[in-house]
Amino acid sequence: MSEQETQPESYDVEAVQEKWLPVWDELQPFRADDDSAREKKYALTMFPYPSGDLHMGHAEVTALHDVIARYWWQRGYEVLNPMGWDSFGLPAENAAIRNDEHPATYTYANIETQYESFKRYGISFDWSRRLHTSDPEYYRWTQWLFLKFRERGLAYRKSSPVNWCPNDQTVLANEQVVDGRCERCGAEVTKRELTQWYFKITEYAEELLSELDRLEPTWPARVVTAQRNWIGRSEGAHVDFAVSGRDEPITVYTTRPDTIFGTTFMVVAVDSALAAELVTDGQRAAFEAYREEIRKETEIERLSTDRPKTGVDLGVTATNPVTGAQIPVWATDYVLADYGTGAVMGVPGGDQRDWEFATVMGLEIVRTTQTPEGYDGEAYNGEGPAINSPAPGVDAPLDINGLAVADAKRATIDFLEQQGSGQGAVNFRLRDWLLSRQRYWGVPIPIIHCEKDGEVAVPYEQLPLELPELRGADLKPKGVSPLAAASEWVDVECPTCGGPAKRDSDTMDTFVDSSWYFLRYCSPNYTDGPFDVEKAKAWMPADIYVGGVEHAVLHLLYARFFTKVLRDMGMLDVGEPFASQLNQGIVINQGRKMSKSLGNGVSLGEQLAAYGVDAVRLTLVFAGPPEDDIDWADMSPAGSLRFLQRAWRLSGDVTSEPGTAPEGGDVALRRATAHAVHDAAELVESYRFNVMVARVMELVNATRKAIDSGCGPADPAVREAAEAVAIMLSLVAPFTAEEMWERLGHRPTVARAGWPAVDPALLVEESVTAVVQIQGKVRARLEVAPDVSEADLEQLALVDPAVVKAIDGRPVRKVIVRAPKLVNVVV
RNA sequence: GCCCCGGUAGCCCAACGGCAGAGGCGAUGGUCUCAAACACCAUUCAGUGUGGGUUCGAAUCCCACCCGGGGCACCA
Repeated sequence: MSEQETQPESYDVEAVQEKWLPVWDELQPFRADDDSAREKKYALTMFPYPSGDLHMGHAEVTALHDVIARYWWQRGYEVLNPMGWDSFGLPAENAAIRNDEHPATYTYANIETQYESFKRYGISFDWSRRLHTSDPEYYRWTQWLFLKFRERGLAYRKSSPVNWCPNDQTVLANEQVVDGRCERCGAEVTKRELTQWYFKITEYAEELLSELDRLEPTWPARVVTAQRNWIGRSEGAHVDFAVSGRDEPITVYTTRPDTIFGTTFMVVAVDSALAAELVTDGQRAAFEAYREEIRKETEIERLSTDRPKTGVDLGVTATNPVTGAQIPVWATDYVLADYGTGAVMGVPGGDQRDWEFATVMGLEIVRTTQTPEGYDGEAYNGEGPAINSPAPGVDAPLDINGLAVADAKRATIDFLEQQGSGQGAVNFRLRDWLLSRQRYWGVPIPIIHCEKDGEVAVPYEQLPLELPELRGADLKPKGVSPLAAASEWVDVECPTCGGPAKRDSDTMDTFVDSSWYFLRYCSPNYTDGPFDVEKAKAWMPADIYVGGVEHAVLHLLYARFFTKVLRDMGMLDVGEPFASQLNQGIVINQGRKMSKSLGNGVSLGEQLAAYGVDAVRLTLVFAGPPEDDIDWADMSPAGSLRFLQRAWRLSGDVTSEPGTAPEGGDVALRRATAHAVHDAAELVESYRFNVMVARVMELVNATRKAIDSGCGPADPAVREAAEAVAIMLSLVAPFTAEEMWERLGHRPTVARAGWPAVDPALLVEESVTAVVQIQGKVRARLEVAPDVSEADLEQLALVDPAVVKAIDGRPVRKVIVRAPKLVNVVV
């Protein structure tokens, strides 16, 4: 005990955490009131998947997110800050197979663990709105939405070559194939021809793209760019090439109709139905052999751009619509079956791929754009006048020679349209969203297949269509959904004719679940629809969405699509779900991503036990700009804790009474407080939280100095400063802030104390230091009034002895005055 | 190959085109201590990746290059 007295005061981190959690539970300071008269703000953060306990990544994103949410509360807004779980998905299913149990066991146990951890971590979530996408009360409405989308023609089934993950034994959406590998497990993806459910996201391609312009100022540039690339709009033309012995022409899509005179062959995707149909009997054997060869290749081999071009002559010829020339038609794997029309006009002079193909196959090469002087490349696709269009001496119905690329394009399209052999067209890289999955732990697709009536929707009143009870070995991947084997569940009567029918046995991609959860939060217990339309209109769009950039084209694109459809259904009055967005970096260690194999993982639990919640949160927020990665090895949570103790100590030193008016207190400290509060607000609003923390540190230092060697602890300015510190700190370190607030004589909770008022007069300095430069070098400093005129400041500068000496009698050529801070004299 | 973002002190990071330093970490010295830890006080260190340009003035704007990170990449 005697030791204790000689030591500086400090608080017991553990005890303070235990002390305040039940108080906050009692006060419920972050319950969002739908009917509040305050202005509303919606703070959204990406909900987690329940795999194990929370880790450093969760700690970072929620700490950053909470700064904004708590700031809004302090500023007097009614804040909706909900949290839930994206609780369908493969890890639970794989765990269930391993442990011979039900996926729900793993899922809900982990949710409970994470819930408890979030609570201890002190994030200002409104837990009354908690949801789980695997609850029947939730997925009932996912099924409802699917059926509504289907009624609008936006959900449909088709047979098509699809991405197949041989490891997870399920199909994947395009967005889930990364570099030819399964986004989830890394296995090489193969192709399969399957009949699957799709959402018609392409119907919204144009709007999904154009609205990005409006989002650009408030969304991270990399997300906007990624979505633009993914949607991939291009302008060009469809051109028809007549084929001998076939009624229908081959239609190609090209972005360079102006190069049509250089079309010396045609290429069709080898895996397209068109190629199989066009091939002549004489070439059929060669074609089928080639096709077999290509089918054996993996996506990774196929996507490699530097391998030689291959193909096979289909034996037919087509007619170039502008030259009338007969050109050969080939099949190849470098043309994609599912982009454009699956057929391309081969222009080796203008397209490097066609150049390579023509070179390998010995096909004619004609340049149709004048190459720049000294050009020694192969195909040329830059600017320049059209040539050989037509070639000298050739008589053609169209002549575009000499036209620049843009004009030549337009002239060609005009001609083709007049002639009825083509038209201008827009194409998108975006494909429809494949949503079926051949796995168990997801939302059952509410469709019944009847031999007589075909696809029949499960009647709305029968929703939710719940999953049958399957566990352990029943869930093993077999290439078809585990649901297909649950005959009691699958075999049903057709709702239309009453005859024998089968349920669709696939489940939905879990990205469907997460495409609308932010709407459910607005009325999580609503039973008459997926969400209460009026409440969604009141809260939406989310004012901020904080989360990882890995969802740049997955979740964020799907959620935008759902929002637009729901708007068109009259259920929302916004077409974009997220007004602004913040992507946090990741937490790494020793320059590398944390991983088991590297053994450099940092346990959140251990860090919290060692330094406490506030110090860990502060460290994450203070580390740097939120978008930057944090190398935990470079961080000092111990230093954060020291700072928090220092701040807390201020609250014990204040001797004035609570409620003491700050007016009349030490002016220097009052100015420091005003500046800190003013700057902190601006910094939070521009997501520069690390700088905001630095401002608070500055104020703590200034207050310490004032107490020890300045105006002393009784000065009202000291109380004002300490209270401002507590309130600002409440955004980052809620436990410490609460403890300070109590020691300052206030009742909980500091989280709702309100942002400190700033007297604008205190932000105006009495005098400022003006710098006088000669030739850009500082030669003198002057104390001047902040509103000094330019002329006065120039006069003051030019008579200053140091300036006079520096000028040394040389003629002054020019004087630049930036009142009140700077004068630069040029001699 | 193309497109973004970044490069400031030993380290993490600040700096409306205007004195290169707000804050933190570390290090060193001091106060306190028998000594140490803690705490407090003080000090230390770069001319902003490289080379040009614009400007009275450039870390900041422009060009080229180097390094690091990310995205896209047979989409016709």
